[in-house]
Amino acid sequence: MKIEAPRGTHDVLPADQLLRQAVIGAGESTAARFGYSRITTPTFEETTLFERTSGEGSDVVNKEMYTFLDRGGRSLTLRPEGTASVARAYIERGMHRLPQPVKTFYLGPMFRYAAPQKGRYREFWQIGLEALGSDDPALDAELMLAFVDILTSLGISGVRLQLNSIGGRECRGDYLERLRAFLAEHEESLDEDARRKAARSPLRVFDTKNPALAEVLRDAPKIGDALCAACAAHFESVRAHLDAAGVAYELVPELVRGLDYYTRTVWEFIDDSLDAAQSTLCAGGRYDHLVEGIGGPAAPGVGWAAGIERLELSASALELPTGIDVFLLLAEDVDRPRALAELTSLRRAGLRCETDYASRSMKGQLTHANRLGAAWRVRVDGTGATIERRGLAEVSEVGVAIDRIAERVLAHVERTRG
RNA sequence: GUGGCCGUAGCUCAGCUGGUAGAGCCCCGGGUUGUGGUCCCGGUGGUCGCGGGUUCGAAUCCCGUCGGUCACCCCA
Repeated sequence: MKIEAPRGTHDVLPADQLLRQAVIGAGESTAARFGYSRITTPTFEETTLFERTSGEGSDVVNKEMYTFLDRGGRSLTLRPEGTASVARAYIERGMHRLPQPVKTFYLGPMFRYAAPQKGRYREFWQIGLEALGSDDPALDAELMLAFVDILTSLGISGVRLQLNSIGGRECRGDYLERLRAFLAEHEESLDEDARRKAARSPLRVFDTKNPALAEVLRDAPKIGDALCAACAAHFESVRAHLDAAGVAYELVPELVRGLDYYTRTVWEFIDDSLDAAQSTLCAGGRYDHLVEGIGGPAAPGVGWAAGIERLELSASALELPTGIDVFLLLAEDVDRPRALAELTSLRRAGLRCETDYASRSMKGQLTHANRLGAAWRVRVDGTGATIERRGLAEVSEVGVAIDRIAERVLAHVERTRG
């Protein structure tokens, strides 16, 4: 029986790592410049953490979590998202006593048991930025700007920003009653899915692709029209910061979130060049009651998460640096240990060096050197070494003694750098 | 979880209505060449996803299962 990677998982092969490093590097660079420090939390947590924060009516909790009992009988869950862990650590490690806001980012694998598709895996990587301990609307905007910054450095264009405010506790209560009334009134027009949502989490009724239903919902009360003065002012300020930064966005009154902890600002970055079902590159929002919801102090927060694999798909046109510095070709009659000692010297000097480990013919070694994009070739036979530079017809030096190879190569590299 | 399509060498695929597997690319060697590339020749490599069934005989038909992909759902 052939052993295969579990359903929905994938290997990131050596050839894929350059792109992955580019995406991760862009995220780390942006985080550093925007003042977000990395936090690493466990890949699994007590199950109740996610049940409380995501909401017991959410799909993530109901059918997508990898939950198991450990040998001590504890119910643990492989994290389906990163925000809950950050909030938990914020409380447990006393970060609410640090100067606020605390700005962190995380990077690592997440786990959701859902039907796998392209750009959608059961184990997938996310990068996320979170700012806890401040309700400043400038932070909401800053977080969106940070993601724009990542897109820019990865050469990704044509991404749309959708924006909405779903209000806070104060304004949402009244609104939800009106929405429920509307939904009850139009119950015969709702599909099965919408009825289920109406009972549990009415706001999410708007998250539909059913055109008939969308038509009905056009007349439904919108949360954006029901914001209290404070929430409206907050949203106004978020938009002012985005406008001043020159970031375009679409106001989408139907935009809601699948997790219960969100309040006020919510947004998504969408890349239409990806397949429709997986076009969301990044989703975020404010969660002003999440921390106190799991037993912490009253601490508002805001943040986003982006899928690394989807960013890789969007950034696949990115030109990546390739090539090594030196390839050492050896004829059969050379003293291999002595020649390889020279290679080690070059590596210690900081050059990326390779040689043949497959007993290739001289022609085969040349092919391999070319394949690796070697800038310099050092060919060694019984009479000494020849140093050649890629793309040049004439050799750079002939008759180099074996134990002077490193010295001479470094001299040539140094000379051509100027 | 539901439905459609798909699953043959590392990769992309061909193999019509059943008779014990092929091509191109890649990889390795040789020749040619301004010792790379190009071009020519040769070679390595597959129990046809897995299991069962029908049959004298199945990659080819049937069932199941696993996996991929797309849509729904949900989301990153």
